[in-house]
Amino acid sequence: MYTIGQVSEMFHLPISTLRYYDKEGLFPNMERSSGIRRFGEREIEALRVIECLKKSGMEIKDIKMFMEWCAQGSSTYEQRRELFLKQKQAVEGEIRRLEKVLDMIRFKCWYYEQAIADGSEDRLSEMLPDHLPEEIQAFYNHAHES
Amino acid sequence: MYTIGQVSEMFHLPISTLRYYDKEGLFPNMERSSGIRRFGEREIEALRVIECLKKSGMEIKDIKMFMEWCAQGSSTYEQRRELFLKQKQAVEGEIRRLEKVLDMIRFKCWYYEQAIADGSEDRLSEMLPDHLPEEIQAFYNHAHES
DNA sequence: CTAATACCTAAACCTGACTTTAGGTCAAGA
DNA sequence: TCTTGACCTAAAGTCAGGTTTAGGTATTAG
Repeated sequence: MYTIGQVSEMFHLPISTLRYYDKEGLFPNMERSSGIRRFGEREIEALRVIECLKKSGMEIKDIKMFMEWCAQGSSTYEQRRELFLKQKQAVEGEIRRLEKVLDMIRFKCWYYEQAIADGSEDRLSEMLPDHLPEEIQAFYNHAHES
Repeated sequence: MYTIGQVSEMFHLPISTLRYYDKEGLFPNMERSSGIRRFGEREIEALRVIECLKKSGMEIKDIKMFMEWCAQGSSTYEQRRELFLKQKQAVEGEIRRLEKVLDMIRFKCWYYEQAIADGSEDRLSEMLPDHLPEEIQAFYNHAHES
């Protein structure tokens, strides 16, 4: 069993953040002894899951829902699996979105390299899509899609 | 030249957002006729770049910097290229981070599939890392890294 | 005895990116 | 004329996810 200060050091999280998580219900029925929070294995494992779900972009209120399911035992395995499946879709979608963004950014990098080499954007601004170097066209198309 | 209402429809952005972007300096020296904003090609192209940079996670104040460089002409090509190079690194790093998160989530999906099949977590909680199915070990390791 | 620590709460504050509100201008149509 | 619609501003409000502050308790070291 750990105090809030020990957990704060273990996870490199400010004490205020741990109290905030507790207030938001991320540690359902955490023990206290004379008012002082006692973090057990359950809470430590909860924090590991919180870290993961936060990094994946999940909101506190949804993480709270998950923690409540955990507290309810084996009857909620199905919901918990679905939550992770949904989050898997979300993260995969986010990665695909960022790959597209990356194409746009690569186009811009190429664009400014040309502008620097030319000393101006004149040649670039007259350039039609089908005159762009082949490996740049994909970036260009992405860069000008909705 | 477009009015704010037209641009709002073209980009599916609320008028209030366009005014907010303007207030934040994202359209340096945009024209006005008797107080009314007039969006020209410069501002339309700016909005395309704003969309891209926002999607890549850049903050308004950094986008503003970029727009000011644009207004300053060819002397800032180098800075602009560096900004995009930096943003490329940032997005690539974010994608790598999310790939790791994905491993953790895949582990959790697998975990709950087992728990559902078993009807409890008992077997899982006794399972040592080296007894996990091979294709799960990578997830497990990621799931339990810092 | 008292001062330093480590803990506690409630409530106010902060940041970024908007959105809403309240009040005002101006031109066109009924 | 009057009112509707599109525009304008400044300022306040919203939301998430914390952080800071103000004031209090309980234990330990000098």
